[in-house]
Amino acid sequence: MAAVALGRREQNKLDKRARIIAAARDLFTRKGFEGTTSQEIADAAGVAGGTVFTYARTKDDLLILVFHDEMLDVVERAYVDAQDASQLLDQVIAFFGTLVAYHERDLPLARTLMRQLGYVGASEQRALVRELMRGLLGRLAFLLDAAQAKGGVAAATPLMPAARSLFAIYYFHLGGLLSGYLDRPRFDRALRTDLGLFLRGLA
Amino acid sequence: MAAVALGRREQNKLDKRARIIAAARDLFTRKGFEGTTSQEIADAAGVAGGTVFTYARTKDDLLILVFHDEMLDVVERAYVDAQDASQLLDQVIAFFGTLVAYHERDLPLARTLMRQLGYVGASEQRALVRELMRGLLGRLAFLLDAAQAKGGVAAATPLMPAARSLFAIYYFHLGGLLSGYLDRPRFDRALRTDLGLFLRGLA
DNA sequence: CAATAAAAATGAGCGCACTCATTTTCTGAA
DNA sequence: TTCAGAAAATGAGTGCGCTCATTTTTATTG
Repeated sequence: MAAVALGRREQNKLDKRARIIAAARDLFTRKGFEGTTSQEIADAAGVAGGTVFTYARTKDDLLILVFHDEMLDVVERAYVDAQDASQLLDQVIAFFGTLVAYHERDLPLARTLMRQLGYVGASEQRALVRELMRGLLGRLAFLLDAAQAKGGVAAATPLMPAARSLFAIYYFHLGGLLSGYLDRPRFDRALRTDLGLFLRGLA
Repeated sequence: MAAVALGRREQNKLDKRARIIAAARDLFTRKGFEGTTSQEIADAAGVAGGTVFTYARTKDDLLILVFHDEMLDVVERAYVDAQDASQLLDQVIAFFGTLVAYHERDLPLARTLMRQLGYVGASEQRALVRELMRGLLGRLAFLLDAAQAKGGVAAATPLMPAARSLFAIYYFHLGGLLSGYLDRPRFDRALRTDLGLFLRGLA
């Protein structure tokens, strides 16, 4: 197997990387992003202060490393949840509802995370975000495809643009929710209104 | 007039505030946001270092103060530009094109600004962003209203949700452009595709 | 098993955003 | 005019993200 093929050097790097990410996840969720210092992460991971920055160029990058895998899972779960509904609109709302529920476990952290996701610097992190977006838009496109087969969506509708627009509408309102412009009931109402308007146009 | 009614204290505050904002604008555009230190702004404005932070709670807040007025103007200009086109889709694309042109004068700064606008902390700044959004969505709603009168948009279409969704689609792609996921031609194509899809649904 | 080179880790140090105890400026009452 | 109290400005200080010259660890070669 691949692990055996790794030398001590590679193995140590993987271990250290995993320890740093685990320590960061733990501290971020317990003390918040701003409330956690890079030194604390280093201490918890058992490395020197500078070492953290050989695995993540900035503290912000660390945030993405930490939540990337977790969010991939959430997207998958959202897709499964969505299929409980029968109408496309309800499916899409269930899909985004799962994402929001995830964010609501820790709103300040979600705020920091979304802010960071929207404007990534390092190209390594961009690849992670791209992967995440591809997965997310792909799931939405699946839902649209199924609805198209059942006649709820016009046959000529291009699926990726439609999926992108659905997400764009969600993303816009999510920003409002996380920034405090919208409370949850208003968010739900606005999201349903706007997604409904869009999907009616596709029928 | 109002100016006369102000005491020395109020007048000084206004002067200082204006000097700080002007100095910040100048330095941000010449040296970039990260390239400018709060001390440089203070020096250029002729105040002590700490004084800057009595007018803006953070350096990020300063960014919003600096560009708020400017962006209101750009939105107004975008609205005027939009009316040169005859089709609604072209109007909306011209509208957003003006905004993009503004951002393209300084992409790194635009990136920082958009990132900040999306997730504002202080409530004073939130009021500014709200004002900006209201102006922007209002203009889009005007365009939709005019198109509705000419029959290009279904009579039953709720205008604010439609305007919000148009902006959401633009905002999503703008993030891609500013973060380097999209170059300008791809951005233009994606925007036209997605806005077109949405507007066709309103017809 | 050296000897050498390359990679990785280290931690003291730096720059900058932001704070806060102190000082200065202003106002309105006596 | 004087003066007390409030508001605002000040700038030295603090903490933290991040850097980088140095040290330590690992791989390679003879």
